[in-house]
Amino acid sequence: MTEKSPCCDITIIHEELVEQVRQSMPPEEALFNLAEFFKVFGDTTRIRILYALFQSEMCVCDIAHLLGMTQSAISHQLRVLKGAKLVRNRKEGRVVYYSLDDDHIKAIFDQGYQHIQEQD
Amino acid sequence: MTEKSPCCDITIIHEELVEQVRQSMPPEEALFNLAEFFKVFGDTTRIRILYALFQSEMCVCDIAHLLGMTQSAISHQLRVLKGAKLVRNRKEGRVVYYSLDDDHIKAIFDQGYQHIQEQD
DNA sequence: TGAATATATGAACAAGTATTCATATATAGA
DNA sequence: TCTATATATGAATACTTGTTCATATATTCA
Repeated sequence: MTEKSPCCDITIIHEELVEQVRQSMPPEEALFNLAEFFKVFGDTTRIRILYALFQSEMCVCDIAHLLGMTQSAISHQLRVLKGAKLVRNRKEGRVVYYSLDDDHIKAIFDQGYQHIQEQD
Repeated sequence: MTEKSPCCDITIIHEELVEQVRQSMPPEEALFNLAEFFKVFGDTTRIRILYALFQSEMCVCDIAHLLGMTQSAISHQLRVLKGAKLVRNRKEGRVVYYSLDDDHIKAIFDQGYQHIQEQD
């Protein structure tokens, strides 16, 4: 298993292993999409918006006030969240209400939270 | 519940609701840490590394070859993953073997995957 | 129709980040 | 000790991205 040979610039250390792992890798596109998906969670503003929406649907103004940010900033981020199919909206006159559109969000958050708390 | 009043520049639409949600929000630091945690998953290279390590521990060279990237690029990313406590390493001579250091990773990935596949 | 306002959006800017390149460190073997 | 090599790392660069600012759109109400 561990056939050592010149490495890094030309050859491989564990050639069989690499080939074996290569074949078990999901398609590039799937991994790319997965990274794009998690990228959406990788921003404090968006995390805060999602946590707010755990409690209740809210309009853009409400969220902006809650987070102490401009309406524009929130609107831009809601666009990202909607693009990722994490929130949906509902229009009532001039007011647009946003709410969660995914059952996995809470589960994903909880997993992340657990990881963080397991560290000293 | 829906007391409408001038909005956005000065006042709030649903003042009670906002106050209520505000009190249920986790502390800022926790949300920040959570975003930082997910940020680590938000990169294709790191996702690919983690998927590779699902199969087996691997040395830096192996990973670089597997992904068709330079040793330096992989090393930099492994540093990020280690900083997030997602991988650990073990040294054997000159060779450093990396492996997963977290049980939640697979669960988190699966949740993300499910979300993505539920979209047409 | 005209004024007020809730939201959306394009462009610009600043801040963050992934990769590359050059090089340093550390270990094995001669 | 000297060479080879596996990995780490700092600096520079190119690219991405979050926010702001100005403005457009859409809807309500007079």
